Amino acid sequence: MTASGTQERILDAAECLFAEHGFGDVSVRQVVHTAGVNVASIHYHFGSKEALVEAVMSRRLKPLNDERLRLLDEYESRDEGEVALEDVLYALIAPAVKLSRSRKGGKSFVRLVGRLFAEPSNTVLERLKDRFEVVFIRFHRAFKRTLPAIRKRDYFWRIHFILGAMSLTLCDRERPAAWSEGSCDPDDLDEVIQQLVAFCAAGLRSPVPRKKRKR
Amino acid sequence: MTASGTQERILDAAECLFAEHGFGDVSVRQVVHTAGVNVASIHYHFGSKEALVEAVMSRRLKPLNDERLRLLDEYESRDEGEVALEDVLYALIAPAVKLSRSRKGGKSFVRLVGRLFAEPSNTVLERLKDRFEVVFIRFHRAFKRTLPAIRKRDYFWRIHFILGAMSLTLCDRERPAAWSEGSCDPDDLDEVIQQLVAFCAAGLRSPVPRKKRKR
DNA sequence: GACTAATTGAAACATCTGTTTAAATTGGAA
DNA sequence: TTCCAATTTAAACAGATGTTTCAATTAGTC
Repeated sequence: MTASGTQERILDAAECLFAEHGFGDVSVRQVVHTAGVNVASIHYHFGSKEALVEAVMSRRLKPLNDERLRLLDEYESRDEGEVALEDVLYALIAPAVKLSRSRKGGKSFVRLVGRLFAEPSNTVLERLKDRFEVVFIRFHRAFKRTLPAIRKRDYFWRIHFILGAMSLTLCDRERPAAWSEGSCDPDDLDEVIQQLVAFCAAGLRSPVPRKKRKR
Repeated sequence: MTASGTQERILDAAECLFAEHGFGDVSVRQVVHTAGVNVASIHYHFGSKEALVEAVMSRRLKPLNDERLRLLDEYESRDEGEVALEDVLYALIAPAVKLSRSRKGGKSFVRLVGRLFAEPSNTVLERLKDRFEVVFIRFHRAFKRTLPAIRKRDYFWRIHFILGAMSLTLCDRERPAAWSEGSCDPDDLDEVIQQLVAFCAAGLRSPVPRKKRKR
């Protein structure tokens, strides 16, 4: 039996459309049309539109997070636990940014991940939470080791800011190039990664903000 | 003639619902229902759903950006042009964060702004672009003055990361508190502002990333 | 080739979508 | 009170939505 290309063609089309227009603004009919399959296929293969959304995310999420953990493992075994902050950030950031240049819908998927984080009340994110949790716990340990003196509250605020910077960068390729009149090149992925890593490392290392100043 | 509360009740309901579920996932019928008005009211008062979305944003965007510019003016006149980087960031960030605790839907609106920036292909953002542009140009000048040596490309990448950190922080109040098991208090706005300003200042000041390392 | 299960197809399901109509109601000005 | 415009109402519009049905087709196994 060909577990025929139908499923993948639906996933590819959905991934692309969702990334471009958001989850709620894409109908199953648009998906089946650009996939070139029948309307019923979605419910036959996935059960519902919501399940399709989840399937779209799941397909690439595992490889992405596996690569992150693989890099982290590599650095930790190489440096015997004394991994540089920049390397931890690199392991977190680079796989996502690099996925965005992969041939197949990687570009779309990566924008979807950004979208996922920016849409708080998203049921999809809830369902994928477990998949992220494992990764973040591993990275938390790695970060804590490179920043032993940091206060818990400072650490988590800054991780949140890092996720925000990552999300928008994955979501929106074009804005930096547009604002800078071409000085920023969204296709130079090594540059994007370098910039993100340097920015986040500086933010994580910054001294504790002094007591609230009244304004 | 009562330019009756109807318009404002629609705006309030729409603001709240859009913030919670996104633009595309909220129907005009949900809006009129929670606003307690008739279906036709939206088209009578605003013309279309899209015009309503724009009206929701416009209502609070001008006061927000006015306050940003007012703060920047205040600091520039006080310090005779030698404004500290932290103060420029404060003028950009604090009004948005503070709006998020105002009684009326400010909280919702501020999440909407975050959403706006995270949804790239958004026609609404296109229409509101002018309103943002004036503000950003003013802030660009102020930033450049505090960072005279920065490369154009570094500057715009970092501004992009700052917008990302801001967006997610405005969008999602709860995540830092949840991840940190309560160490981060999303209601302590002075703390949020301090954290964001310190993080972004460190990121902006960080040394130029060294030449690409091959991995 | 015949049987069976997996897959696809066209059509219809009820419900929801944004929008419009036209009649009813309101409230201030004359 | 009369009048007129501004506003609100209920009903309907055409089309899109996610989903289901069931017959037609496909493909692998005996």
